[in-house]
Amino acid sequence: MTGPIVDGGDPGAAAAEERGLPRSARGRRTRQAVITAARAVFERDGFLDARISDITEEAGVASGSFYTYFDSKEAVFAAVVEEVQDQMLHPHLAAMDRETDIVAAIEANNRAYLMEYKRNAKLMALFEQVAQIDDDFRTMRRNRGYAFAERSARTIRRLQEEGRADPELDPMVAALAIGGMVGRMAYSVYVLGQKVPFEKLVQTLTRLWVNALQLRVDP
Amino acid sequence: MTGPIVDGGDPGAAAAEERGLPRSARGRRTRQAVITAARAVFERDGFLDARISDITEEAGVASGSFYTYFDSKEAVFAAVVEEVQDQMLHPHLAAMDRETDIVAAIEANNRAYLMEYKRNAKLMALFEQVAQIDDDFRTMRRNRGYAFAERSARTIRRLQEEGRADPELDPMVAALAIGGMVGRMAYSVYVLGQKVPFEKLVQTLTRLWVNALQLRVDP
Amino acid sequence: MTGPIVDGGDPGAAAAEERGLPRSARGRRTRQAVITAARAVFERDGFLDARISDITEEAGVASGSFYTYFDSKEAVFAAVVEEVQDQMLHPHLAAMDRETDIVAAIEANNRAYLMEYKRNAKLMALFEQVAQIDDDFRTMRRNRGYAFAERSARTIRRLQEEGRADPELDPMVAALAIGGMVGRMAYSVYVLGQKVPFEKLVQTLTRLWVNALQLRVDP
Amino acid sequence: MTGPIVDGGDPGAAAAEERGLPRSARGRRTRQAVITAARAVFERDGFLDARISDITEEAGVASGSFYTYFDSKEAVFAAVVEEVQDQMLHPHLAAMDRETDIVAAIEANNRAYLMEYKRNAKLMALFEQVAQIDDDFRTMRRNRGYAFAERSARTIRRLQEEGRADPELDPMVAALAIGGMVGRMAYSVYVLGQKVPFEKLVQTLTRLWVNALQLRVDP
DNA sequence: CATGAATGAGCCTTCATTCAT
DNA sequence: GATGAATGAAGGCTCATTCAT
Repeated sequence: MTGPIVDGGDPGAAAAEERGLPRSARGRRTRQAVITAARAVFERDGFLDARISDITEEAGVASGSFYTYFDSKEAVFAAVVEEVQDQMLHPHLAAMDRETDIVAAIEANNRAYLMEYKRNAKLMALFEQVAQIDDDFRTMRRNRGYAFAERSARTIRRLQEEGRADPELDPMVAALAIGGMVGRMAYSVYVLGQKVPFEKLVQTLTRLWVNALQLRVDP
Repeated sequence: MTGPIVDGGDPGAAAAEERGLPRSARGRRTRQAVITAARAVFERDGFLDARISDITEEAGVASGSFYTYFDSKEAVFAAVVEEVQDQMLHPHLAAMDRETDIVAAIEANNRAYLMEYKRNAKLMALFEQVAQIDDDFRTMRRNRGYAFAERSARTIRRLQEEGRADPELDPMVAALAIGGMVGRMAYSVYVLGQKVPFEKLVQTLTRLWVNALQLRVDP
Repeated sequence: MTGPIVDGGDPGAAAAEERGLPRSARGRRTRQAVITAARAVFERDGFLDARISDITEEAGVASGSFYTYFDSKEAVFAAVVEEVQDQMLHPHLAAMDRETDIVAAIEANNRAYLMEYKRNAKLMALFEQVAQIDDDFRTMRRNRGYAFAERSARTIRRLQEEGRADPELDPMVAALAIGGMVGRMAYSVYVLGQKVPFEKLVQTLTRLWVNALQLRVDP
Repeated sequence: MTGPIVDGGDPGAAAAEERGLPRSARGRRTRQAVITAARAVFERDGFLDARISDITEEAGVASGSFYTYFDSKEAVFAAVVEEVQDQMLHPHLAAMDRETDIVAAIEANNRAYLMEYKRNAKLMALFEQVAQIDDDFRTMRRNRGYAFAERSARTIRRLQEEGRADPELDPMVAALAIGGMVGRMAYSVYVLGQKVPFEKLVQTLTRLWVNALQLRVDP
């Protein structure tokens, strides 16, 4: 194990990890092929069981070419992550104005999140694995999770001030807990294979969420 | 990676995995030393980074002696798990009679769970890691989780029938979700290091839990 | 390139470089076989062209066994050096009392040195090569050379005081220079293959030496 | 390792080793840039640790361009050597007529030699290293050394005939030995770092030299 | 049973050299 | 000619597993 997978707090600067971006178009193509292959191999075999040679074989390049662009398996993984940033999902409570139908908003939120999660289940499983293996990725992920939780917490606080949410709750802890609940259910169902129909999942999580915060639709 | 870590659904039969229990007292002592050392090394270095030789060194036995008792790293891990079965915690809703103060029961439940989790944080981190690495352990753990969830689900169903819990909720999905919420918060706080004071954690989770199920203390 | 070949100033402590001395007799035998093989391979192929696998093959052991005893090629080399310490020759002027026939003593000295050098020519060539490749060995060797030169310098100083040697000469510089002259001639003849008959070599060097210091047999 | 570095006895024909001299001005410039860079890198990192890519990087050209002009690292080294032929120093006794003040001539000789050696210490260290690594360069160097020694030997013989030098000495062996003495001292001081002030070095070596040959200023 | 050395498969990594653009 | 990416042979090193003592 070598360098950090990602720069903890600054997801955009992951490039520092790599051996230099290609100058030629051909180089860009090869680098991309390696990243794409890496993702496929990681999703197929897991991070641990993926060998560099599997990746280069999948990419159709010589084994040495890997090192033209990356220092280590961690480094390609970072590049893969950079590509799928947006798919590093975190359930959260969007900001909302007074007119929004909160319940509908939460349901829409959950539906979108779960749909994406399901669609990217392999990737999600990969993230879960790497978070248990690589400290840097774990940290990056945790930081992102906190950022999302903070946004949710702000919304909760506002709802409390408006008398529309249980005032006894600590907003940040509640946000983390509820986000965690949704996230883990997605994992249980779409990674571990717990059988729950999609709609029932959406409905139940939404209801639990609304209940948990004691949300009132209108002030 | 070789044999399965545990026999999925039957936690008691894990011994089948090992090379036969020692008959002599000396043998029993050596085997025990290896297991104890394995736990220490796993907690210290993680499952992945632990080498067989680290374990035997920690145990103060020759490296070859390992194979007198175990086939693989997975096999010792199974033995470690067998020893700490009771510490494979799962948050759940205990069965309760009509007279029980539900809120107090849930709070006591959470408090006990979180305390144990905190006390065994290293072990919990280990379990989390191995679950991402070894399919058999993952399955075993999932099965245990389901078993606990089923118990909770039964309680929820009864509370619904008694009009003391939100009748709209699917009991099993709700049980899984709420259990997941508590479990993941414990992980966030005691493994990832998210700073939340113990009491606030207990109170918030309990309240979220009570709210989520819309529990009413008395029918 | 990894660790230092030898501990610069303390030639006896080279063992620190190795991975642990064998506890069993068998281990000692294997370690010895590796060292012996290493010497043979080094003398045959040179340090640079010697592969670890050549050494283990020559020793008749598995490639991995090398690492049971040594960390690197440098480390075995250090072990080889330790074994042949005494053969790290340095020409020098032995201490001598007033009665000694100085010229005869120098001749005997040179004869012995050149004989040993010739006998160990392959080893000498190896030392010469490694000194150009490895800083630590180079330093160790230089230090030994200085130590020998200092002894010679002391003798020269005494001879000067007794009026038996050119008083104009700086004893240490002269010692280094004359030692270097003899050492390099040995190298030229027995490593580079410059053709000079043994006796002529002994006689000429002795005479040059005696002349250079303007030695007088009797005070 | 591939082709010979130099053509043993014929230092002028080294060009044969290269891929053909460039005709265009651009080509000539590139080739020169590579040679200059190679020298810098060799002096900085040593021959062994210098990678082709280090050289091209230093030269500011593409790695592939190297092979337009040279076949191998040995080949550029040969080109570097060709450029600094004159700096392949060898201490020697210049031819001299009867009127020359021999001692003054030797001193001037030594001074010039040591000055140049000091100025080119990095290059000298490089030569010393490569001589231990590459047979062809070693041979070339030895041949040059012999040629210089032969010249010195001729002078010694004449001095012997004139009764101005020790008639007992074999001229060639003496020439080699004394040349070696001076050469090695220069190495000790300016490469290995043995601390000797420049003037003391010149004086001591000159005196040793004069003594060794038993030179008499006037017949 | 215990010991600890021996084994060798397996994967990583470097870098000289080639070659398409 | 110049470029710089692609290639793959070559060797290093680790460590799970075996086995003679």
